[in-house]
Amino acid sequence: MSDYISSNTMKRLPFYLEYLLKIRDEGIVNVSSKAIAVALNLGEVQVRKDLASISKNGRPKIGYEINSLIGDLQKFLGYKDLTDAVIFGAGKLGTALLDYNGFEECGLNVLMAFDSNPKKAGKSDSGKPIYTLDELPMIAKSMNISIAIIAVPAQHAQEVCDIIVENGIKAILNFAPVHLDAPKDVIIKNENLAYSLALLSIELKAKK
Amino acid sequence: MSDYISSNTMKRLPFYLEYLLKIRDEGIVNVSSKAIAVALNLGEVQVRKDLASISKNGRPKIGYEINSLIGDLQKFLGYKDLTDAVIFGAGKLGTALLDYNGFEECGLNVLMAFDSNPKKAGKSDSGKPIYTLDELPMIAKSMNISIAIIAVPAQHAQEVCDIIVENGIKAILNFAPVHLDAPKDVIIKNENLAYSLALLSIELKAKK
DNA sequence: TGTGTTTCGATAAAATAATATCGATAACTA
DNA sequence: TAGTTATCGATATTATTTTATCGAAACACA
Repeated sequence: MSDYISSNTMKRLPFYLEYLLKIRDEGIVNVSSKAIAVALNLGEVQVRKDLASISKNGRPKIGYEINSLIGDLQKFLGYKDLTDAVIFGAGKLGTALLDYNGFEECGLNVLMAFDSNPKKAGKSDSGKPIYTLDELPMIAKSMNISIAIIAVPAQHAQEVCDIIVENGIKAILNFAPVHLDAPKDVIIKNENLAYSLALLSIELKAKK
Repeated sequence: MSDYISSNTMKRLPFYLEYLLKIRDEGIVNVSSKAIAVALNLGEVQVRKDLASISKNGRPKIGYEINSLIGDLQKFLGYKDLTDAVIFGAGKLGTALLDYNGFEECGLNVLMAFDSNPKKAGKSDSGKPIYTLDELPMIAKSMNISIAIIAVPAQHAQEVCDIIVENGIKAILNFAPVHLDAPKDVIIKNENLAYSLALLSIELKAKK
């Protein structure tokens, strides 16, 4: 167990977890770094290094004990103590995220959405509440929202970002295709769907 | 103009473009690497290196000419010749992507969706067609689909992936939270929304 | 025309990440 | 029990990415 974990390593950890869960279902109890490497298309040394940073030793000839590895991964990834998140923008993407059921197993509790349009207020398909934007200050005060997800059109993203920051939320996942300005102590992650696709298209062209 | 461009650089390029478009609207015609660096929170040397890889020289004391820089970025990012993409899965996320209007400006033409459930077939809100999955072979034969977007539940993702590969599509953007197996010549990019959020939550916890 | 300032590109250095090598250890087998 | 093999962790090497340094080019202004 080392102290610092690189962001590249962190990005790979969920894939280890997913793979381990899958093969545990198949009844496997021990797994070698080589097997993981082959399955996920990684170097086996890289796998060992990644795992060493969050879990205890594997055993020569045997490999790693799946259950404890899964436990350590879940613990590190925080898939136990839930973090609260809210969504801004109750359009297609916003409601898709609101009703997406894959967050819980990653330790995330997506609670509600906000939209500036009062007509959108009410409940989502899965029954989660949608509030108007001006209800945010009150709600933010009464509960501890850790993460904001921006799913509004680009032209309103900065505006919404400012409101989020004003209400003391310190982490933002931004789906709008614009660069957001915020104080340095606010963590912003950009998740631009169009850019991801565009990069894929560039890679594809480069390969030909 | 160098030959190889790192993927990290590629990820930054869309942000340069977005920023340049914004300040061009404000009437600016020349910009220095320093100004860009400050605006986007990057190192100015890094900005110069990134730009050098896709555009021609800036001029000392003046900086870069915005218009030609924008042109080079758009050209490199392929935002001119459109690439065709289709979506698999016409649930919330799938239809959100189908009706999302930010792809065109990134050179992507999201044409249609496929769903195994015939009840979903028809038209999306924005009028794009939704077909049943068994219509894919015919359609794939008659047109050149470059990119597939997987937006189906995790348990069906591999199955759909196999079908996509069988139909000759060589690039996949995968939104399902599973690792997909595919031949090596197929490019797969994983875009797992829950993991992105989880990473944000981990960073947040680490900061405290 | 000459001097100062800004900004560039190129090269060098430092930091980070990925990969290869190798001795050690634990299990299996004869 | 001794030898063989699979697998690990640690260390070393290589590759990649970021950051720093510095001379030169272009403009401003005396």
